[in-house]
Amino acid sequence: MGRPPCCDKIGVKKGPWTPEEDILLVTYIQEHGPGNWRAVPTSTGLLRCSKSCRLRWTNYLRPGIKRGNFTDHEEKMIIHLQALLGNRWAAIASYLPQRTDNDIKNYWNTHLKKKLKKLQSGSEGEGYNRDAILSSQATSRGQWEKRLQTDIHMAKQALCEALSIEKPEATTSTICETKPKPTTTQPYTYASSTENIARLLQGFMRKNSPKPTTNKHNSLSSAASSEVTSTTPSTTAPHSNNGIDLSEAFESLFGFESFESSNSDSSQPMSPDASLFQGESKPDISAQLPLSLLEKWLFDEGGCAGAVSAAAQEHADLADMTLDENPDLF
DNA sequence: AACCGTCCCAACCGCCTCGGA
DNA sequence: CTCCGAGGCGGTTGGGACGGT
Repeated sequence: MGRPPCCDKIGVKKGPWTPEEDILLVTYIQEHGPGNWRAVPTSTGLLRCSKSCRLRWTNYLRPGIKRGNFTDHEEKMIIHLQALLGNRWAAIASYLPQRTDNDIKNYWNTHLKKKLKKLQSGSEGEGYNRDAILSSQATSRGQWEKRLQTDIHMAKQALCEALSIEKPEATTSTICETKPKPTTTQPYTYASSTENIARLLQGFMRKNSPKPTTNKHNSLSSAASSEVTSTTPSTTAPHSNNGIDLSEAFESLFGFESFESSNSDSSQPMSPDASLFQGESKPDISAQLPLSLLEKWLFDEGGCAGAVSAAAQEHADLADMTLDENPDLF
């Protein structure tokens, strides 16, 4: 049995979020900043539990999130970090600031696990350099472990830095998720968040209009189109054929410019505002030394490829090794 | 066109940690 | 020091999308 679910209360809505709910949530966070999630449902009138609001924000609405289209670079990064850190998705996500832990987890479970399995079973990898992987097997374990230890140490430092909440340099972009700035601060810039929602709305509109090309990643769940009967004030727009109005209203509400280009193109650079938000919950350590070093190693053909198979195979051992033999590491 | 199986991902669940009272 | 609640995290799942027959 255990503890009753936090969202077990009557009247708490579950399931896919509607655009109206998203707007409510974003509007609230725009005013108050992320954090104090418990207050969100009561303050916004959302019939959602605080947890659901937090998840929606962190996994979907948060500025600077890139969705879908994992690049080869990201893919390798995930593979190596998974080998290095195990299923600590949040830690892994901290190295990929534009990705959420949920996204990475999903991608791992649906794509990378299979891919690695395939590779290990000897079949040709899609897009992977098998030679490199095979050659990696020649890499001596001792060498690999030695390297790994060094890199774990660097990773640890990076994580420590990242997790030690506020670095001086972060002051310009800081929106501390756990402890929002005092109310003296100016309203948050919100462009990139609105971009996120705009994408949702676009998908939503597409979905409700005579079926153009679908973009799975940006579309809303169908529930959004069917179950919205609520009479949410101001931002509410009936779905039937005035999605554009909704979009325009949204646009004017937040004053963002164009979201046409902000689809899930992985190579697309984030907007300045998005980058501003990077430090919000995931420190952008990619700009810092430890990551670049780690990356250098990760993507160094020899060591990198070595890491893939060796790490995959030795993962459990390594985990033990690093924890047992290096208790000071973590 | 209809049905069926598989894939994928958003969201939920439950446990854990941490901080405040 | 203990208790309790909020937030964080990883595992899991429900259901829509998609492809094959």
